[in-house]
Amino acid sequence: MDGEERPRRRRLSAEARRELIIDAARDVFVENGQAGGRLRDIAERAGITEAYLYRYFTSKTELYHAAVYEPVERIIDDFEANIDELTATAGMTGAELVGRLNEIMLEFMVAAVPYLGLALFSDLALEDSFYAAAIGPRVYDRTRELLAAIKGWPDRRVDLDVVNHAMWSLNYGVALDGLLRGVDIDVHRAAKRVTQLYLLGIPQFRPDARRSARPPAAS
Amino acid sequence: MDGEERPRRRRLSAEARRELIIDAARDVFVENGQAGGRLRDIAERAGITEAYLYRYFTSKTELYHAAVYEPVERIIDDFEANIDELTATAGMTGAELVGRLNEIMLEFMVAAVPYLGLALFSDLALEDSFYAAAIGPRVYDRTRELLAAIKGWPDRRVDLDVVNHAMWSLNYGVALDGLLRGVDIDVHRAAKRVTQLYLLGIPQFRPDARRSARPPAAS
DNA sequence: GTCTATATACAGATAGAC
DNA sequence: GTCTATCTGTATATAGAC
Repeated sequence: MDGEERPRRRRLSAEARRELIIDAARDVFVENGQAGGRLRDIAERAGITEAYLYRYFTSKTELYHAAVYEPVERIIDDFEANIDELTATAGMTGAELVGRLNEIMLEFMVAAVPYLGLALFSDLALEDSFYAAAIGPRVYDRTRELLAAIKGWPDRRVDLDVVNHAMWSLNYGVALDGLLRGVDIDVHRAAKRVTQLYLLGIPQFRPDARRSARPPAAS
Repeated sequence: MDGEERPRRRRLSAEARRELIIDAARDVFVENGQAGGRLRDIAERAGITEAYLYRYFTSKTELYHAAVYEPVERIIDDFEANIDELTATAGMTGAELVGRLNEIMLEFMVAAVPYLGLALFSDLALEDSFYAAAIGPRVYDRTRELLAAIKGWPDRRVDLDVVNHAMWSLNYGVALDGLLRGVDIDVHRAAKRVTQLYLLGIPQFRPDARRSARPPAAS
């Protein structure tokens, strides 16, 4: 009762195999954390044996680094480059500036949100707490600077930190929602919608009507 | 070279000991996930031995349940009770209603945010995906219903889901910020500030000024 | 380039003494 | 009420064959 052919793995180039492993590792680590992610699962998802992982990575720690730590680094680098570019661009109106800024923030969030649970809550914080330290100064503070440079906005009744905070929260919410629902986000379109939310406010909010009153006639 | 006194544990009541263990377990699980959280660490933080954990909980799984699953259940229950109460209250203006709703949302978020990394990204989802299933219908949809019942708001140019989403995102952001900075949030005050953000919008946003132009004269 | 077999370490869980 | 000692399972990591 055998003669079953074990599905012999296709031979791949080192590069391609490495990519496969990293993708698998990212998924497993993101779902289970660094300690919780099992090499068994990573190997299985990558279609190889555990032992063979060690031809590409010398330890679980190194694999984690390549699959999580470094990608997040690159995402932050890209974000910073975008911010720098926007900062250097002259002659935009405030609205254009805010629109573009918001787009950059959302782009960052969409890329970062798969890793963000780890980054904010657990594993990444362990590894010398780099992320807790980096996300503030390299991300959060940069947008605050930019907002501060926009003349005439926001209205001085509203604190700049609150605005910065709110913008990040909203974009985080959009990205997280996309992640949880498993849909890809059209960054450009979604950013436009979020920006409109600032433009309009959640607007015309003069809710003086009683709960069971009829809606007021459209203005 | 000894005679060192091992610090003999203080005898505690079963109740008190149980509380200590649960607190320790929550911290460890929240930081490291279910799989990553070590009984060794939990025992150490609770000031007892690993073996002694088993006098209180028959397995790691049961401990996780008591330390994470059940508290989150209670938080959601409280939230639902608050929403029910608000729903049953008559005669509020729209503004009062939104203000109170926002306060309930923030109160929920502040309580839930320590567990939310787990809930959204990993462990809790495993346990029969209860949370992924519950947070939507029991939390998210409830506020949407309530918002939908407010006559005359939001402005029909803005989608209700976007508003609901934005409110949750903002409150999530506030709660998360408090968690990451290790400060306690005054829910009532913070909720007021967030609600104002809706009332004003991020307001008066007509940023037509050029970047380097002077701010317009105050209106 | 990829596997099987195995060594080593560690975590969860139990038995039983004090 | 609390511990020490220990068993058993499982995870990481290595050796070496094909």
